[in-house]
Amino acid sequence: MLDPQVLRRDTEAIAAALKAQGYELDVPAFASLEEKRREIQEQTQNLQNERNTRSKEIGKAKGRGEDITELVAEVGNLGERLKDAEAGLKDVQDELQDIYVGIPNLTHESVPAGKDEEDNVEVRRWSEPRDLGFEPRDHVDIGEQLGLLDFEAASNLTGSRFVVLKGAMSRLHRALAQFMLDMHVTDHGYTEVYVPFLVNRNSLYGTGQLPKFEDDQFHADTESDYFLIPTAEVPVTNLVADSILEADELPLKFACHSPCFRREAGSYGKDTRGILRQHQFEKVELVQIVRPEDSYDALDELTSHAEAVLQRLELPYRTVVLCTGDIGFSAAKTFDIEVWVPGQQTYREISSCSNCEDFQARRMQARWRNPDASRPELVHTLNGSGVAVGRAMLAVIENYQQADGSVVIPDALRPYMGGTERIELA
RNA sequence: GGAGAGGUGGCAGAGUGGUCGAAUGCGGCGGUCUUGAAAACCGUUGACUCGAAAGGGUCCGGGGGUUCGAAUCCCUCCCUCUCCGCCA
Repeated sequence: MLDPQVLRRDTEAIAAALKAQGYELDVPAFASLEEKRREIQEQTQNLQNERNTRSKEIGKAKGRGEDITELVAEVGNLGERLKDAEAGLKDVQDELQDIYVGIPNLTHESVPAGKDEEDNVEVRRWSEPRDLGFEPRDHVDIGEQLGLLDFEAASNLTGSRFVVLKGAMSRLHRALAQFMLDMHVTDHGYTEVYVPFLVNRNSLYGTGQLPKFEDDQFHADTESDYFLIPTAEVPVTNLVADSILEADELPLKFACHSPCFRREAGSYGKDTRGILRQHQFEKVELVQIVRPEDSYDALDELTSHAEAVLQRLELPYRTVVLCTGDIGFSAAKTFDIEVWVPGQQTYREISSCSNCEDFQARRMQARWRNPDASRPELVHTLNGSGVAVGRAMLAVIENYQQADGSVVIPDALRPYMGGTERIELA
């Protein structure tokens, strides 16, 4: 959520900035609603003031043993009028709230303007795609030939966009997750956390998925009103919801391995082949809670932590900064890391690292005690995949494929694979 | 699943209809004392919000109700703890 005070004060300027990002704010409607709110709020508070004053008088009179019937009669229907005023105020506030929670974050000045992913800007590239010396196949062909990747079994069990992994492939998947998690904890200073994979509405509201993106979520159809997490960002970032952190507690750095569940509504027919876009996938997520002045350094650091995973796996990648038209709802700036996918002869997203500044913090009321400020201030929150496990497996399979259909295990993963050096046809 | 207890400020914990945004302690901050520190003592110390300001208003788990007036009474939901049962 944007700062309501700033939005009220600089409505025109912010509306213009939002428009450049593709969001239309109805300025006259917003302004008149705010004006209405102010009026009703003033009236309501005056009534409240009167009630408080008169009730105190009655209390005092009663304490002195005086007759209070006349004083009580004077109050008349104040209570009713106050109730009406409060109800009216609540209506306007709800209406305003609906507007506020639907407005996306403002992007950082360094974010390039653009319409869609075509306008994202590459900022760096690491390593070169290998020359395999033969026509690369994609992971579906390789995995199915090895008998270790089974989409048909998954569609029988559930439906489309799921997969069953077997044997060494299943272990490779697990090895990747363990490898990444260990790396972030041991080398990068993150604290490992294990969290619920079902969350309530409030948590999804805090990170910005609700109310606007409810259709993208899997809702557990029970009386408890829970949702399957679309990313560990939701439970992990919400660890600091409704809290006031001491200055010396920051930065907080959390790493979390979790499954993620996405409806993929609106992506019909997109990436239907293979494991690129599944309803269920795993991810090692990185979350940082930092002081506002540190958040852009933290974004660079967090992004480098995700990149380090690909470097250790020796997978070629490039890093792009998302343009204003492609960036997510809650982010002020996002770097996507795209790994080389030989089967498609292109780079595909494997990690997305964002600085949300105070957008999520305001929604979830996550604050810290700035010693230089008189009051608690909002923290900045960051998150990034470090990295998506299934896509990393896809990249390993395709980049390390051999002419004979086997797959060589990257050195970094061998300790996690019981020393296995190669996955081959049994 | 059954029975009971309880949710109050950063923490602990009083407060059962009125001068209570809330005693007291701890913690924090400032000071006195000290070479310095500790101890002791004194003072101070919740969050949010409207407003240019003066000054208002809101908040005692969430929501609703009773009342001139609710932390306190009623309803409802959520959560925590204890005991029993069941269970990976």
